[in-house]
Amino acid sequence: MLSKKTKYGIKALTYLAKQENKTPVQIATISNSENISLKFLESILLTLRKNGILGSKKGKGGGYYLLKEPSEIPMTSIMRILEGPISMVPCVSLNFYEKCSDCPDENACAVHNLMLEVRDSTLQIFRNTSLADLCKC
Amino acid sequence: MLSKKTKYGIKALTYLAKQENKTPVQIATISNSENISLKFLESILLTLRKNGILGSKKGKGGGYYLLKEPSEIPMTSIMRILEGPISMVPCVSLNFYEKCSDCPDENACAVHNLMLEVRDSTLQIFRNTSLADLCKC
DNA sequence: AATTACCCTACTTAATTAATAGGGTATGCA
DNA sequence: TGCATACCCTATTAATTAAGTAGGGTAATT
Repeated sequence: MLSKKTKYGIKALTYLAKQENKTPVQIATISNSENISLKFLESILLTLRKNGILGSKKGKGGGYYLLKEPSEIPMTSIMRILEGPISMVPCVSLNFYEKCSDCPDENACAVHNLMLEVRDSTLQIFRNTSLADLCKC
Repeated sequence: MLSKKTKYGIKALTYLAKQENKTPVQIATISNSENISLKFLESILLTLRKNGILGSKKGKGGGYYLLKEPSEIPMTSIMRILEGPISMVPCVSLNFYEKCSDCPDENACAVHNLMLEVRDSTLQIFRNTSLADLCKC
């Protein structure tokens, strides 16, 4: 299941991507518009800033803004930052690989091979979708 | 993330599907062979029996066995029984649909539409994969 | 009748999620 | 300089779920 953190994060990013100009948007503005708990959203945006997706400006007139063009931000980045691994099992993860403690042979594991297929198809979607595509809804 | 419950369940089903004859297999046998906690596996197999995937026989020489041919058991069934919804958000689920509490308009929701795509591609894999396919590894 | 092996309920521990609370700090403007 | 704005950071908490563990009950077979 997708966490609320990721869901809210995507909604906030979409909100920012829809802004015409690139002036910073306050957390409270996004929070109100998207029905997201302010404090929770604060921590999500902070994570996105620390991971190079957002920039921020303090003081009056401050807020958050996108560092890149929406079309230059793939969903793979956003998902990995907010949700973590894209794969359903660590043993098929590209960025978060871990060996299974049970399971002597990965290549002979039915679960492994099935989940590899699922990861590939999901990854293809996320790679081919940018933040700009999400705004077309 | 895939739960251990589902992972173990798939492994156990694969084990049963690989049996030449259809004589019941004891829980302990599967537990030893696949490195699964016996008591945990017990509850998983019970779930599969209650959902029409497995049959069981009590007493000496008893155990669990598949009720259908492996090729007749699609991964969609197994996943829904063990893991629950295939989709990452309830609002795109076919069998476990729930409306989002935030989100006034589903069709205008970026998360919704993205996750719809992901669900479709995942579903396609699960629909086209049967237990028999898993045994080919 | 005894053994085998499934059946069922309840409990526990750990981890994660989704917040909530409360204050700290940098920035810009008057 | 000083004040308001708005980001920054840490800690705590309640609820839920995952992953087992414990212990006994019951049905079927030999």
